[in-house]
Amino acid sequence: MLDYEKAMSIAEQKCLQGGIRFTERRRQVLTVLIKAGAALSAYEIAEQCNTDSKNKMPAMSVYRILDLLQNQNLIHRLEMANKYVSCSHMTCSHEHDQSQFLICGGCRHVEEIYLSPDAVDALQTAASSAGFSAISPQLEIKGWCAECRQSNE
Amino acid sequence: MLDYEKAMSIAEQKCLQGGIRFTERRRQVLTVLIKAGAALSAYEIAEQCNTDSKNKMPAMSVYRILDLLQNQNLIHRLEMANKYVSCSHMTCSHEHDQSQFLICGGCRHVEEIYLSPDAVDALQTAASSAGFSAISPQLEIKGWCAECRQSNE
DNA sequence: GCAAGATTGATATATTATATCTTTTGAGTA
DNA sequence: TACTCAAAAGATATAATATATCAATCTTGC
Repeated sequence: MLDYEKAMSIAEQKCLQGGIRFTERRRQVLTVLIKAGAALSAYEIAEQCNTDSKNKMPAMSVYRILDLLQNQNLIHRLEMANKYVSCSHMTCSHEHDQSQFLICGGCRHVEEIYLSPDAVDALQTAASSAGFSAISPQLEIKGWCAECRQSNE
Repeated sequence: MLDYEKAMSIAEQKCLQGGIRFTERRRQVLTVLIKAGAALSAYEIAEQCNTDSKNKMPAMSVYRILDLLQNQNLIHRLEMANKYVSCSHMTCSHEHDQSQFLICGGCRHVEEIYLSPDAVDALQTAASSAGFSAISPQLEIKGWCAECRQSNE
């Protein structure tokens, strides 16, 4: 899991640089995502916020905040799962413009992985021969995690 | 686009082999998907059926039928786009257990592509080092189609 | 023709998401 | 300090996607 303190301080910096405030609400949403260490839906995040604090977090606010955190590259939206995860590389110093996610078809557990440049190249090549380009920096791949694979046998 | 007549006859055979009927309703849904030559949402399919015929097609029936057609490998569900497409390899004689889709982030146009075994291998390798295996036969990749790329410049 | 199962109809409801308008908050400034 | 403007949050309505369930109807094999 991410170092929580470090992640929050980096998030604060990024927001500052982006010219937006790192408010209590935004802090709450990001905290839930980091501490969960898993992909959550917007409504699950709202629910968790409401468990943690007495100040009611409406789901609509969560959507707004998720949008914003995504723009700061602090979180990722998984379109395949309709869920959101904190960026596992948030605290790295190097740049990441490629993100790849493995999503377990059983438990919906998500792992953020690193794909070799060769593999990325192969994808780009296949895409361009179909007239596509500028493949999204985000790749979502369905699979089975070790646990679900085992319990399915 | 798929050869409609050929596709329908193959669909009929597949259903027969699968021990299920290729009813008028199922025929309607598959027809819409094949003739559209694009990815449609369940509700869009229902709407199209209702335009084509006076016998009202409820969206709930569409969902049921889509499930079934998917089980016969006649169509694919695109989780990333929440849409459905007819399998572009339906009329091929060889086996396809891998499907890869390019989804345009602009117009949501979908292309079904072929990924080299090397690329698939690279993905499998990256996945297994994360404890994942049995990657889904279906890969969805976001990108930009030639048209949208152009109009965005 | 009848029974059993497959198929469809109908309805309720869950889940995810966007749009819009109002109210509150906060930072900069007169 | 009080004022102003814009950012942020609240509130509400509604759209889009999807699942669950039970009843009615249609086929097929007997």
